[in-house]
This record gives sequence, C-alpha cells and structure tokens, in this order.
Amino acid sequence: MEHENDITAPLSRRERPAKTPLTREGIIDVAVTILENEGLGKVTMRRIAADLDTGAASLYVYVRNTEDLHARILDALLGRAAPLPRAGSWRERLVALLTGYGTVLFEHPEIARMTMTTHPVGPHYFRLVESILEALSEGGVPDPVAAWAVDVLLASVTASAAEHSGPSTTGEGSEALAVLAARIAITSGETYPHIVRLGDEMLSGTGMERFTWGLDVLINGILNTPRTPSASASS
Amino acid sequence: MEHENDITAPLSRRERPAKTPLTREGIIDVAVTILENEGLGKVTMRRIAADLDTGAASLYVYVRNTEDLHARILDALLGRAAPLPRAGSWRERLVALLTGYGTVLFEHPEIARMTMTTHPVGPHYFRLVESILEALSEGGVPDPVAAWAVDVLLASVTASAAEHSGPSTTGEGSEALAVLAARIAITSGETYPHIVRLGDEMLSGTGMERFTWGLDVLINGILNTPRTPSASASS
DNA sequence: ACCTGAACACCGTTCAAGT
DNA sequence: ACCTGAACACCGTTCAAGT
Repeated sequence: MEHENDITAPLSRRERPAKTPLTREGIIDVAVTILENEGLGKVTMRRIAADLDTGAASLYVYVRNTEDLHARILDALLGRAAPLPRAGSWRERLVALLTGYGTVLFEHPEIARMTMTTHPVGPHYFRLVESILEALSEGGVPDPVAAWAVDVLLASVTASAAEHSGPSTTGEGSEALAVLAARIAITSGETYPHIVRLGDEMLSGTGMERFTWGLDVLINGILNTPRTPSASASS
Repeated sequence: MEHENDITAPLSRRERPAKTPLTREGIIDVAVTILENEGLGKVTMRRIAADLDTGAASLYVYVRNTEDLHARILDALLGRAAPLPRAGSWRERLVALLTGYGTVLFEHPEIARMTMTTHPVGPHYFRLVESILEALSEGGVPDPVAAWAVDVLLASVTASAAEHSGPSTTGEGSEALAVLAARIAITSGETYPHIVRLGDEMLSGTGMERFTWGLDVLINGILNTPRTPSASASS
C-alpha cells in the first residue's frame, strides 16, 4: 500500500502519462476545457500552460498570440456541434441551420461576443455557409441577394447570442432594462411616452420566441428586398 | 527667474491649475479622450488615474469597476452625437435615426463591440429608442411588433459596427475572407461550390451599401412579419 | 468623505539559454 | 526544432492609513 493513494507524493510518470508532447490540438483542447469550466476569462496563456505543465512561452510555438488562440477555440467548438440538417423545405432547413449555429453560440456567449470581431475560419464554418447558400438558392433567392444575406443572417444570430452574455446570471440584462424602464416612468412619463406605454411589451417573450421571430423578420425581409446594383443616385 | 522655467522643480499650484477636484464627469471626459486618441485598450483605471495625477484607487469612489466605467463612456459618446432627425417620412426618419446611431458606433468600433454586452443606459439612448418607436408607430407597425423591432434594429446596427472592429487596419477583415475564399477554391472546389461561385459577390459592395441594404431588409421584414401571440403549439 | 501608496494576484509577450 | 525560466511592462482591485 506504500503511497498508492498518497496524494502528497509527487506524481510519477505512471500516474501522469509522460506529459503529452504538446501539440496545437492539445493546447486547443485544454483551452476549450477551461472555457467550459471556468469561462473565457480564465483562458489565458499562463493558465493553459500551467495545465500543460509548462511555461506560457512554450505555447507560442503553436499559436501566434491570444487572438489566434481564441479563433482556434471557436473553430473547435463549431466542430463539436450537431450535424447539419438535410431534410425539410428550404426554409425549414435554413431556420434549422441558423438555430443550430445559434445554439452553439448561446451555450458559449463569450465566444459569440468574440465572433463579432474575429471572423470564424475553418471547415465547419464553411460548411455552414455553404449550406445556407444552398438553402437560399433553393428558395429562389437571387445570387446577389443570397451572397449578402448569409452575412446578415449569421451576424444577426451571433449578435443575438452575444447579447445574452455579460458576467452576471441569466436574467440580469432584462432586469437592468426593467429597473431602467421603471426609473424612466418615474422620472418623466411625458418625455418617453412610447417607451412607457410599450415597456412591458418590450420585455415580453422568451429568448427563443424572440430569436425565432427575428429569423422570420430577416428571411421575410430577404425575400422582399432586391439588390439594386447601386440605385442611390436617382430619387 | 529663480526656477520659473525649471522643469525639474516640483509643479506649483500656479503652473498646474489646482489639479481639478476629481469628479465623475472629469473621469469620463479623460476616458473618452484616451479612447479617441489611443483606443479602448488604453482606457485603463491606472492610465486614467495617471492622466489625472492620482492613483487608480481614487477612481473607485466614482465608478464601481471597469465595466461601469465603459458603460458611462458609451453614454457620453451618445450625448456627443448629432441631433435626432425630425423631418421626412417615417421610414426616412427611421433610417436616419439608425444611420446616425450607426455612425457613432462605426467611429468607435470598440465601443460597438462593448455595446453588444453592456446595455446602454442614459437619456440619449432612451430618446433614440423613443424616436424609433414613434416612427414605427407612425408607419402603422402594431405595438407588439414595434416593441420587439426596436431591439432587432438597434442590435443589428450595433453588430454591423462591431464587425468592422478588430485591431487591424480598415480592410483586414475582408482580406482575411478573400484569402480564405482563395484557399477554399484551391483546397476543394467541389466541397463548397456555392461559396466558390458567389465568393466575389459575397465580398462586393461598400460598407455603407451593405448597411443600407441590411436596414431595408429589416424594415421590410418587420412590415411583413406579424407577431402571433404564441403560435408554436398548433401545427 | 475623499484620497493615497503599497500590496496582492494576476496578465501577454520576448528573449537568451538550454536540450 | 522545441522548450524553458526569467524578465519586462503592464493589468484590476483592495485595504490600511492618512487628510
């Protein structure tokens, strides 16, 4: 029984298997684990290095800098997502595609926030874009419109997920708005009549209901908004 | 002449006018100045304090923490923006309102990024919301739709501005996409046929053209998407 | 009440030196 | 080529002590 369960004894090679040789994949893996357990704030070079039993400097062989690291995490998360839908009408498929993407980002709001600025790259993201274009094309959306629509759709989903971020617990954002609305109502019922009147309505609905409605707005808008080559000159 | 121009002598009350008494307004002012000259990255407690000839700890009397500080900066920026439009049709006014808001955020993409998560508060933001609701109401948009639409519109503008952020120079984002598209074309012309075919189209247009089109999509969508009270139960 | 210096617990990144 | 320790130049926040 010597020190078989002796926690204080230094870890032998047997117990900690040879200290994995440090690959980019391994680094990203550790990063994703930390992200899922402790949030993006803890995903630092130093912390990842510590989990890998090395110094932060060692990571710079595999990732250029922190931004690069984050972009790669995003790619990895997309890879872990559900497979893309193949059944249903083009519109059902489109909604499913965007909802699936949204689900990943809603589960990792900090990543969503990041995605606002760091463009995703990698095969999984491109397959998603490809599928969206395919659905739009099947829906009879003209190529020029579809080309711009992908961006609008994906950005909207990302923004939606990013909004539900923040360091606080679930309903904090809405609560802040509610408190605020109340304060406004007290301060000046006359200055902001519309806000006072629609205050409750503005806070109504679940996240999912609003998300779905937003998608409908976008798709309906896309179906009703031609892209004039550049019609800003004439009246 | 004693030490009238003696740089090494400690600054007297006359030369540095009494060291402004440290108000919240003064703090935010310095923060905005640093933001405009050196970017959000330099807007740190320590740096602001240094510009104010004090220690970082002193700021905590006036701002709760860094997030609070940032939210107040945003409010200040909104206050510096152009006055809200009062002329034109409801739709023209709506577009003008959103374009004006967008302009502020496009000039400060880092703030836009921040706005994705930190909800703006303050009189200027509310006046904007109020005006949007007013325009939508005049446009015959039903109250429940208008209430949700404000959010979608503002979030979309914010997201649009945030996208053009990033630490790099102007066209970096698109360039990355282009490089990427090229890589895809080489790697697998067969796996992503739609992307390859629409690659150029996806990168076409100026930021303003895309922004305006996006607004049209949204408004058209809003005009064509009713809000069923909660119709997800029935088929 | 407001202000301050010093301390605590962190960061990213670089570099010379090792293997 | 890969890895490392140490160093550089920073952070936010707290706290006891001053005024």
